[in-house]
Formats: sequence, C-alpha cells, structure tokens
Amino acid sequence: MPDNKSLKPTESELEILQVLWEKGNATVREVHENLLTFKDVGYTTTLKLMQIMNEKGLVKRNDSFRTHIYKAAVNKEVTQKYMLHKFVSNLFGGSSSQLVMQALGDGKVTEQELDEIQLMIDQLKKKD
Amino acid sequence: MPDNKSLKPTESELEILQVLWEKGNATVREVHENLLTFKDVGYTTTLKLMQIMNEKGLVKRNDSFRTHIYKAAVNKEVTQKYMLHKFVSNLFGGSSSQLVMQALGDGKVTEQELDEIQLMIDQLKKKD
DNA sequence: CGGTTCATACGAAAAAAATCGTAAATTGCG
DNA sequence: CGCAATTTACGATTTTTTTCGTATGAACCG
Repeated sequence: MPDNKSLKPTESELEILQVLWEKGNATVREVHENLLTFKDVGYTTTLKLMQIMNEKGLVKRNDSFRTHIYKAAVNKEVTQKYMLHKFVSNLFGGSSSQLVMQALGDGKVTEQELDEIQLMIDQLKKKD
Repeated sequence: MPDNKSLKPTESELEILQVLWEKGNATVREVHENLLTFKDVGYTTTLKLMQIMNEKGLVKRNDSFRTHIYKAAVNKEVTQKYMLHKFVSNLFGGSSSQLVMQALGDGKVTEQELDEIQLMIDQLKKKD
C-alpha cells in the first residue's frame, strides 16, 4: 500500500507529473523547459504550481540545496488507474471495453503494440 | 463532416451530455433527476449549465413549448475520441496502447468483451 | 378568479485553477 | 567587492467553472 487516498491532480499538475515520472528527479527549470516545448507559460507559474503540488503532497522536494529537486510523490500506475477510472465513468458510462475499442480505433497503435495487447488478453482469458 | 471544431466540455458538461446521449431528448428536470442519483446539486445549477451549453453549441434545444426540450448537439463518438486523445496525451504520454493495457488490467472487462476486442485487433492487423 | 406549482432568465457570488509580478536571497564571476 | 544571473517565496490578479438566489411568467387546480 504505497499510495494515498485523495489525489486528484488538475490538468496542469498532470503535465508536471508526467515530466517527473519520466525524469525521476528534476528542478523547476528542467520541468519548465519541458513544458515550454508544448505550451506557453511563465517560469514562476510553473514554480508556483510545483510549490502547491508539494503542499498537496503530489510531489516531494529536496531543499537541501539552493536549487530544489523535485520528484513525484504519487505512483504513476496508481494515478493513471485512478484517473482512468474517473474518465471511463465520466465518458464511457463505466465501460472499459468501450474505451478500449475507441482507443484502438485511433489507428495510432503499432503492430507490435497490438501483439502485446493480444498477449494480455490471452492471459486474462486464462484466468477465468 | 457532421461535427464542430472547438468543443471542450467541462466535467459537469460531460455529465449532462452523457444523460442526453443516453436519452436522446430530455428536459432540464429529467437531466437533473438523473444527476441527482450520483451528485448533489441544485436545480437551477443544472438549468444554468444547460443554458450555457446551449450558447456554446454543445446542446440544442427546442423551446416551442414552455418546457424546453434538449438534446446533444455534439456527436458522442466524436467527443469521446477528442477527449480520449487529450486524456492519452495528458496521462499516457500519447501512447494509446499503454492506456489500453491499463484499462484491460482493471479486471472489469467480461470474457465476451475481450472477444470483441480481439476481433477488432485481428481486423486492425489485416489492414497493414 | 386566486393561489400554488413549475418553468425559464438573469445576475451575481463562490470556488477552483492558472498566471504572473515583485522582492529577497544566494551564487558565480569579473 | 559589487554586479548580474538564478532561484525561491509570496501575494495578488485573472480566468474558468460551478453554484445558487431571486424575479417573472405560464399552467394547473380547486
């Protein structure tokens, strides 16, 4: 039971979490540079956001050094699962398979990925 | 090209859209009763929301009668696809297959649904 | 008719999220 | 040292979203 109860990152917070999940550790500037690649936002905005996230417990920071080092305090898979659940009930009336069908129909899934998915399906079927 | 350009329903708006997608047509009261089954909110709140959605073009209404009749003005699948795309990039770094794997892992998918999904995968594979 | 109920309109407030300016502190450097 | 650059803290503002109170009028009922 590594994780928490009442997380609910906002959209901006999720963007930051994604960077942290990828990098592991990062400074505000690193995160900010990353955000800049796809959105337009000021440095202090990112800073403030990360400070708030720290208060909320979404991230942890090491402030031994002048330049603080941040990392995610919430588990990636757990968060994804949680958000996914909300998303599915919000948009697909709770039907995960509907969502899966939609997602697959996107045409953005490679052959190899399809194989992986199929593998997973096989395993799930065995379980019954 | 039946659908629009810049839709972006909020969370509350999505809840309403879901009801409308399901019912086809509905009055404010009907929608509101439905919302009441899972959240606590005042009638005029729902009304106002639906009025705003009407202005935004998310719903259409027939006000020939005293009690207006609403229906969704945005296509369900199109909206789902749009939101899904945002969701995937926001939470799964753009990888649909990652999302699919997560969703399948939920254990909430029935055997029959798994079959349908597999069928879809087979078809997708043929296409290449 | 007169009163009660039910509907919409409308404005405004409250709550939540996002943005940014400015100040103060530290560091690095010429 | 003294200046420029970088960083955090903090408060305030702006924007977006949600919520609801009140007014107004139609419909219904006895």
